[in-house]
Formats: sequence, C-alpha cells, structure tokens
Amino acid sequence: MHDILERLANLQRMEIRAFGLRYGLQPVQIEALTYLTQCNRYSNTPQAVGEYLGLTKGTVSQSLKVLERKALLRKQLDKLDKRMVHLTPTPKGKKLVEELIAAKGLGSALEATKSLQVDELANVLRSTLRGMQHLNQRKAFAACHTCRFHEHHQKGSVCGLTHEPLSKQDSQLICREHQYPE
Amino acid sequence: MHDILERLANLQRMEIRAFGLRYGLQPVQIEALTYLTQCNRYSNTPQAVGEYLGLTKGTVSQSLKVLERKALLRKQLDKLDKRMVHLTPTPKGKKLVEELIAAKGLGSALEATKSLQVDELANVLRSTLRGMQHLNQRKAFAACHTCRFHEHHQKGSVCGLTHEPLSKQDSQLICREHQYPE
DNA sequence: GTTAATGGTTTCGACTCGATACTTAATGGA
DNA sequence: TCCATTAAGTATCGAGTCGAAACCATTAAC
Repeated sequence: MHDILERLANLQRMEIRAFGLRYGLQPVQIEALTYLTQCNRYSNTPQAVGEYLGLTKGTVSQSLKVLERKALLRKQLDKLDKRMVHLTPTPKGKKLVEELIAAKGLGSALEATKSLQVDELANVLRSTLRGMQHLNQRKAFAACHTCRFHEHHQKGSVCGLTHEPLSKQDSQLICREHQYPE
Repeated sequence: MHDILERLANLQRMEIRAFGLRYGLQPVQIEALTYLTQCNRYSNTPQAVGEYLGLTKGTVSQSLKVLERKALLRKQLDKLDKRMVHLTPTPKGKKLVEELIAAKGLGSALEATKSLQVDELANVLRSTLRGMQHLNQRKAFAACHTCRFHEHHQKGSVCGLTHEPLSKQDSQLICREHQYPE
C-alpha cells in the first residue's frame, strides 16, 4: 500500500515536471496554480499557498512572481486588510491547469474502473489522508462543505467563521481554515 | 478523486521534506534511497534511479554522491560490465528509510480501516496506477512476481529475461525491466 | 500613540536540475 | 583485429528553488 502511494506520488510529479517543461514552468509553480484554481476566497493568498505546499512564504513569493509575469494569475490587494493579496488565475492559467489534469491521464485511467468502486476508493483514501494529516498535525485543506463551521440553512449555506453566505460552488472549494467536525 | 491524490502527493512530499530537514537530506535524496531499499539487483543502478524518479542521469549522479558521502549507501562496480555501478543502502540507510515510513504515518492512518477494505483499495489503486503509466508510456517499476517474464516452477521461480533463479524476497522487489502480462 | 504581530517581499547562500562535455568500458562490423 | 559507435557514469555550468533572515507596510493591542 505504502509503495503504491509512493509510486503514484512520484508518477504525478514526473508528469507535472514533463508538462511544465513544455511551458517553461517549474513543478512548484504548477502546483501552486492548480491549488489556486481549487481554493475559495479565504484561501487564495500567498500564505495559504505556502501552508498548502509546505513551503515558506519567501519561497512562495518568488514562485508567484513568475506566475504573474507569465500572466497565469492576477494579484489584487484585499479591500479590508491592505496587507493581504488575493491571487486569481487568469483564463490562460485556468486553461493550463485543465490541460495538465487531462495530460496526467488519471481520469482516463479511472474510467476502466466501476464508478461505485471509485467512490469507495475515494472515501477510504479521503479518510486515510485525513488520518495522516491529523497525525502530522497538518491542516486539512478540504472542501468547505465538509467543515464543522459550515452551516446549511434552507436558503443557502453560511460560513460559521465569517458569517458570510456561501454559494453552491463556494461549498465545493478548498478552504485553509477547514476543520473536520469533532 | 483527482484532488485527493493531488493532496496526498503533496502531503507525502511535505513529510519527506520535513523529515529530510532533520537529517540534512533533500527530498530527492530520500526518494532515491527509499527506492534502493525496495528494488532488485537489476534495478539498483544510477540509471534506474533516474528512470524511476524521472530525472536525468547527471542529476541523479550528484544526489547519489551525497548519499554515499553520508554513508547511507555503498557503490560497487558490476563484475561483468565494469561500466555499471550497483548501489546498496547501508544498515544506516535502511534504518533511515524505516524511520521515514513510520514518520509519514500512513501505516497508522490505515489501521483504522478494515484490512479487507485496504486490500481492495490497493488493488483498485494499483490498476489505476498501471493505467496512468500505460497512458503516459512510463515504465511500470512494479514487483517482480507480477511480471510477464516471471516463471513460477515447482522448485523456485526464475526470471525469463536473465534465466536466473529468484528467491521469495527477490520476487517481491521492484524491477526496472518489469512488464505486465499482455 | 506606541508597540507588537501579521502578510508579503527581498536578498543571500546552499542546493537541485537539465544540458553539455567528457571518461571509460562494451559492442559490432569491416 | 581494429576502430567507430554506443552505453553507463561523472563533472561542470547556468538557471532556478528553497529556507532563513532582514525588511516594509498595515493592522491589532494596549
């Protein structure tokens, strides 16, 4: 089991590297960009990217500079807290991530498997991931709707931390503040 | 599904980085050493490490130099082909890999899951991995006993390529020449 | 209003990585 | 047999990552 995940991680990295080579991008940069296409509006800051990838903020800052220079993302200051910066992928950036996901071929590889099995697999994998994160005291970075602060009311959902309303899409996105219910 | 594997790969990498930091080792070096504790005697060369990790031989050569300097592995020339070098982890190196695997906490995270489920999961994952490798035309680097050239006779197994006998342990190891049966 | 904490950037040195050139050993014709 | 070619590995170099520390601007605390 351990070896399979090991190999899977290596393979992913290989494909990312090979893909990035064609666009003059480093693996880290691609991973950061991918994260930014999947996270919510509380989580699209340099800080969060660093936490997600396990890198220091200084390191991340440089990678983001490159992505901005290549017009793959846009930086904008937060309206309320002017120290903060929000990073949003440009259409070009989003397209690149989509291509990457297709290129990795995980989707195609899974098509052969019965969808019921895939769901089962995803569940076990998810709980394993969760266990590892808990053991190593890492943040979950999971989807908003699985969070203990996610409040589901009859007219839409609300984040219990910010008390802001959440759209259907919002609830699917990754959040850096995510905490699993007890 | 894609996001879980993505996150799992990132998490593994984070733990490897954190672990390596304590021993003054880079992620690549640790990954190379881990591979070397799991591969068979045909696959413990700089070349094979490069193929496994998706790096060029020049790059790999440097990482191995570090590992040798730290007495984590030993180099020895091949008896028959004196161009080749075989890399074997020292006891110190093996111990380090064991510690790493424990530190990653995957084993503990899996204990919560029913072992039957884990087996099932491993099988689905294995075939997915295989699908991805096939699509991207990567080598399998899988266990010897699942290879099309593995011949199982009543008195022990034999490799159909080299015609050499294989011990029980040999058959469990990773091989760079591995090919799945049709 | 001063001080501390926070989010980001910059800079520096150690290191990775790919490309290229190079060394040595094996191979394969003529 | 000889010599060109190929293969495995090493060495070197330049571009780039990474962590640490210093630094800047803004916000929070008191």
